Order: sequence, then C-alpha cells, then structure tokens
Amino acid sequence: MPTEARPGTGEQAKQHALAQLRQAILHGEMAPAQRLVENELAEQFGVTRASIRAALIDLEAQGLVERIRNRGSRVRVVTVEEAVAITECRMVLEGLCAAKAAVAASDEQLAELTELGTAMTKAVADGEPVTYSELNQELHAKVREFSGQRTAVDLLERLNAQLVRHRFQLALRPGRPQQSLSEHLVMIEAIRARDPQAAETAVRAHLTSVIEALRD
Amino acid sequence: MPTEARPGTGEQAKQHALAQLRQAILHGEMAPAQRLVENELAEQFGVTRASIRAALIDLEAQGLVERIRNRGSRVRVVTVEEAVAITECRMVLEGLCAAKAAVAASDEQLAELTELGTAMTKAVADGEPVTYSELNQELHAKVREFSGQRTAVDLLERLNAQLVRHRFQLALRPGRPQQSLSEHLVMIEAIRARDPQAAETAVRAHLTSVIEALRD
DNA sequence: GCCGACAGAATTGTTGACAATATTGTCCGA
DNA sequence: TCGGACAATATTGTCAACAATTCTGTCGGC
Repeated sequence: MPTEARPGTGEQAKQHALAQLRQAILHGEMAPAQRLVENELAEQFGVTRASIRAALIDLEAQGLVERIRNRGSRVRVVTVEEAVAITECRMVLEGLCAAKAAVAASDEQLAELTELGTAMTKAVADGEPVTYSELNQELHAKVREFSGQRTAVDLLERLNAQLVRHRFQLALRPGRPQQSLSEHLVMIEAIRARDPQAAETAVRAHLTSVIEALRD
Repeated sequence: MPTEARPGTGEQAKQHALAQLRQAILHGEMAPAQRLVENELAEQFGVTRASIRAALIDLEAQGLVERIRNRGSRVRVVTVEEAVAITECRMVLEGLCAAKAAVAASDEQLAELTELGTAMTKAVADGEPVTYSELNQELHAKVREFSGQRTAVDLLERLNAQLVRHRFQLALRPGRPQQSLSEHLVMIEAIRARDPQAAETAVRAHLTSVIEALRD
C-alpha cells in the first residue's frame, strides 16, 4: 500500500501522488459527506480525470468513499453502529496481533513498548489528550508491527482509516484518557511478560471499553 | 460491494460485468501466476481496457491479483504461510461472528444450522468429500450471515476469496472430513445453546485444527 | 395551486490514441 | 565465447474528447 505521498523529485506516478487525496480525507479536510467531483479534484491536484478515477476506485475499496453509478462519489460517513462493528473487528484482530507479538517481539521491541508506556503516562499526567492520542495510535501500530502478521495488519489499517473522525471525539472526552491509560499499561505488561493469552485478553478488555465509550 | 454479475438485460455497467473476471479467477480458470494483460482481457471480455483496468484495481484491493508498476498484473499466489496467516484472521473474525450469532439468531435460523449439521454428517458417512466441502462453506456462510456483523462479513469474504486454491486440497485429504465434522457439530451445538463464549471457543478450536492441517 | 412532462445542465462512463517505462533480443567488442 | 551497450518490442500509464445518464428547473395542463 503506497501511501507515501512523496511527489518531490521524480513525480513519476501521479496516480500515487493522488493518494494525497486519501490523506486529505483522513485529515478531515473533506467534509463528512462532501461530494467529490472528478473534474474538480483533477484540477485541484493538477492531474487528469483518469488518475482521479483510479484513485477513487481505490478509496472505495478501502471503504473511505462511496461511489454510486452515474451519481458520483462522496466521502463515506461512518455511523456510530458501524463504528462499533468496526471496533469489534479491531478487537479480535488486535487481540490476535498482541498474542503473536508477545511471542515474536524482540527484547529491543519490548523496550520500545515500555518507553511508550511511560510517555503515555506522562502525557496523561500533563493533561495533554492530543499527545496521548498520538502515542496511543503509535502503541497500537507497534504492537501490530511486532506481531509480524501482515494479513491482520492490512485489515486493521483499513479498518482504522474508517475511524479517524470518531477517534478524535473519543480522545477529548474527560476522564477517558485515564481509563484508557491503565488498560494500555496492562496490555504492555502482558506482552512484556510474553504471555499471549493475557495479552489478547488485555487488548480485548481495552477495546470493549472503547466500544462502550463509543456508544456514549 | 456489487459483486452481482448480472449483465443479462441492461448490460449497463460493463465494468461490473467484468466482475466475471473475479469469478474466472475464483473458479481457477486462470493459472496460479498467470499474467493478466489488459489488452488481452479487454478483447476476451469484449470491453475496453479502461474497464479492465478498473476491475484490476478492484481485484488488487481484494488481494486476488498483484499489480506492479509498468509491469502488469498477475493472479496472486498465496503461499502456505500466507494461508496460515489468513486463516488465523478468519479464526478470530469467525469467532466473533459465531458469538454474535449465538445471541442474535432466530429460532428458525438455529433450525437451519441443525439441518445443515445432519446433512454434513450424512455426507461424511456417504464418503462424499465434495458435497461435504460445499456444505461446510454453507455453514460458515450462514453463521456469518446470522451474526449481522456486516463489517466482519465483508472482511471474511475478502479473506475467503484468497483461499480457494487451498480449500480444495484440504477437503480431499483422507480422514480430514471426520475430524472437521465433529468440530463443526460442537460449533452448531454451542450456537444452538445460545452460548456466545462456547461458540467462539468452538470456532477457534476448529480453525486451529484447520491451520495445523494446512501446515501439512 | 399542484402535478407531470420536458428541456437544459452537470457529471459520470466510455472510447481511442499517445507517452512513458520495462523487458527482450541483437550486435559489437574483448 | 562471453559481456555489455543499444535498439526493438510489449505493456502499462496518461490524456483529451465523446456518449450516456441523472439531476434540476421550468413550463403547461388539470
């Protein structure tokens, strides 16, 4: 998945440079259900309509945009129920990754997790929810990476991309970081102990809590 | 995901008619690593290259074909390790579905599962591995359907599509249907008992056994 | 005043041709 | 005979124009 939007020198594949459209959506620069007109996008990004078209097909497959026959494309809106369903899938898949990571991670990687844990603790103590949210994502990403389960990682990245909008809301909720933090620390500890069963349980407990929070 | 290939009357969207390419791959009509030249496919299916192109992008997102810059497309070959990784993901996701189905299924739906169980028992007794394999898939599909978890179902269908080639090999292995059958019956019983925990455990036990079988 | 039909505008779907790139085969020299 | 450079070929990537479809606004009839 070439999400690297680095059109700097070669500018060889403009269609890949259009993965910046993906970034635009992920960064919330496109309104929730904004219409995506191919011509406008083509002009905006300085490429041809065919490239935009290919990019939109890609994004549709990733569940980020919706395309209706002869009617155009919109950025897909994820309802709360969908967000819950997605998070349920995340729950079991990340549980799998955590269990694998507990077995497969190197000692250096374990140290990285520990480091992240202290950083997150500090972020919560300092009352910086944004920093915490970023560290949060980094932690989950590292666990996925250390699992070596490429299939699960692919699926999870696809799922996570659909949740950007809901994630922000969650991080800013008062009291939420505190609960989240303790759950994460349990998770890290389980992986450090190289106990796959405990790691999976911890991850599922955490995401169960996220689901409850999502339901408001 | 409009995989409905029904070009019968309108023949309106040729690009959708090209989802028959998907069928061709799934039915094994394309060699394992066969080259897929856009021009050839365009002529073969009687559509333009642009449509084929869009279809290939779709199939790439589904993990069925591989596309390399300026080099073309091939049908993706799934190694044994990948098949194991995919099945691990299936394991946790189907576990989720089974747990949900145990709670959400109607009594009629439970009856359907029971019926399938007896049919599978008969197929094994009669020594018909092909019939058994079909019933097997039907059972898994029904469990997914009854769960009402659309996200998980989408992911699972994507994953299953990548396993077609390996599935056949497995079903024809001597002794395999017998073991598989008993695992399936446990699974059905757990769902009928409306015990989500037991259902998830049963599914995971079954797919763990499949993974071991995959490893030869 | 309301409803259906019709024309106009906007947008996507499709087509064919052209440019960029990688592979393959060939030729020359050592 | 072997190795490297170079041309020929095949294939994908990109582009602009055309056709088909859908939506919008207006008009005429009831």
